[in-house]
Amino acid sequence: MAWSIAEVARASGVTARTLRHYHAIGLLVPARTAPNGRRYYEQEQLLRLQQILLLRDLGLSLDVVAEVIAHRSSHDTIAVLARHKEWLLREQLRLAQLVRTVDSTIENLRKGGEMSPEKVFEGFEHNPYEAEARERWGDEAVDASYRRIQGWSEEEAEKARTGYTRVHEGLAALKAEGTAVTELSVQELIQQHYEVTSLFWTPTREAYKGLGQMYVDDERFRQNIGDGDDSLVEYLRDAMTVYADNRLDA
Amino acid sequence: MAWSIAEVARASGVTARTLRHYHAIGLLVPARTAPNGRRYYEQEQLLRLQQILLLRDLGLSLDVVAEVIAHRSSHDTIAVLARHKEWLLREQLRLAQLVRTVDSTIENLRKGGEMSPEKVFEGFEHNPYEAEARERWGDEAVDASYRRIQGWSEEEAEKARTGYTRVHEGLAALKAEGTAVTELSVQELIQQHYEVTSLFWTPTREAYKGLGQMYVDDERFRQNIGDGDDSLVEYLRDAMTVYADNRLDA
DNA sequence: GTAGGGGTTGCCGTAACGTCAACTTCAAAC
DNA sequence: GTTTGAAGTTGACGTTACGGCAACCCCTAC
Repeated sequence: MAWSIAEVARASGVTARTLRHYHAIGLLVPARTAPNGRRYYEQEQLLRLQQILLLRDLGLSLDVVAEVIAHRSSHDTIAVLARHKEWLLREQLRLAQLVRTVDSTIENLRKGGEMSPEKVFEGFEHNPYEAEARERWGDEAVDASYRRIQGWSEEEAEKARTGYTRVHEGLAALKAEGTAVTELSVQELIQQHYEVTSLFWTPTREAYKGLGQMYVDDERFRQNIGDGDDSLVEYLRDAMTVYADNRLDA
Repeated sequence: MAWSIAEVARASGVTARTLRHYHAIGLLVPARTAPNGRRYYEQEQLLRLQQILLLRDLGLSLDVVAEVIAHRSSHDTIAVLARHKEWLLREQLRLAQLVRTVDSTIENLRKGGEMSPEKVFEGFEHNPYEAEARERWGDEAVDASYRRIQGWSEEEAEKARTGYTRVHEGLAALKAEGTAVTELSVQELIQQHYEVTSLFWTPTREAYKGLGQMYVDDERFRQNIGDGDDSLVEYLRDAMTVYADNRLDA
């Protein structure tokens, strides 16, 4: 049984335009195209569309969606999703910081009461052009590396999948034994942490230390890492700081 | 004293291309353009650029940045920022939901262990095409209305600025007196809440109830509303639910 | 014969620039 | 006087995931 484009559109909730777009970029090719150019879809394409929409709704880009579906192993899928989750958490954090900044900006304006037009931004005039120092290590680097997910080897995919978990578990054990963060055993685990992180982006020394602090500051990361134990994340941060100072380039 | 485009770029941290872009869209016009086409900026433009970058870094679109700078009153600026903050909170919430969904998807895949390619997405096959029911009331509506910020009257801007705060304070007082959420006094306040919300988007009945629940579920909203008192937000939700059921169209 | 309800293929527009390409201008160095 | 290099200019295309035209085709019911 073959479905027309409008039927598929109605059933799936996307527009016909979207289906044509997916055809154009090769993401979803119809089962057959009639001589008059009309597209007809079969069961198989419906299933594929379903997968596409699922992944798309998780926030993945169509590029990545195509990759994932092409590979088709749940292995790779998990790695990609884990990666994607990292990105979502970071993005959330960025927004949280923005909220705080907006908040303090509003406060500043309020305190100034009815400011004269010229002075609206007075609160910021005393630190002009500090833009150069704006901390940018986060988003772009991540964002750029986000697209290179394709080149992963099987080993790397495995690392991306289970890497953080193994590090966290290892750290928890060492911490329970009272091992200092400067100990080699801890630092070796952090080395692994750094390698996993490097799958996604390449942190500089300051960036890596910032990442550790971020884990501590943001409760979304904290929940994810501590698994109940709130102090593990601080242990992790301290160990990361030591690692960064000793092993990473400034 | 006049600065060349490269000097301004270096001082401000943006690229020359960005400055040309801002010129092209009329956001930042150079003090003068030499006969050979070169752009020269003066103190005034530097100050304006500073304002632009400040607002841009808060996450505002250039459209909105232009609007804000044009109006120049701290009144309007606060209204815009308050609006923007709402948007940021919503976006954050959306990402948080995505994280949860990604998480459970990963769980599903893990439980399935090494699935055969055909069955990777099996977990979702029993609810095919539920896409039609996808809850979308949030983002697009907000997103669309986001751009109509320009048409605000002075009165509306005032409402956007102080509306929520007044409602929350009023509610806190009524709640302290033990007033039931069905009481007219409470419902009148909720009416105001609804009107303020309508400045940003127009919620349907279900959307409005969803918004109330969201306030409760998400601690970022909760902190913002309760101001310490965690139960106020539940009071608000209940009152919103009553309001929605009685006054809003399904 | 025609109106209507599908379908098709272009092509432009979106936000905020990055990234060439092809060219001009200016001042210092030879 | 000329070369060279740095810095400037104006296009124009690319990015994401489509939406929204326009112009045209195909089939069926009246």
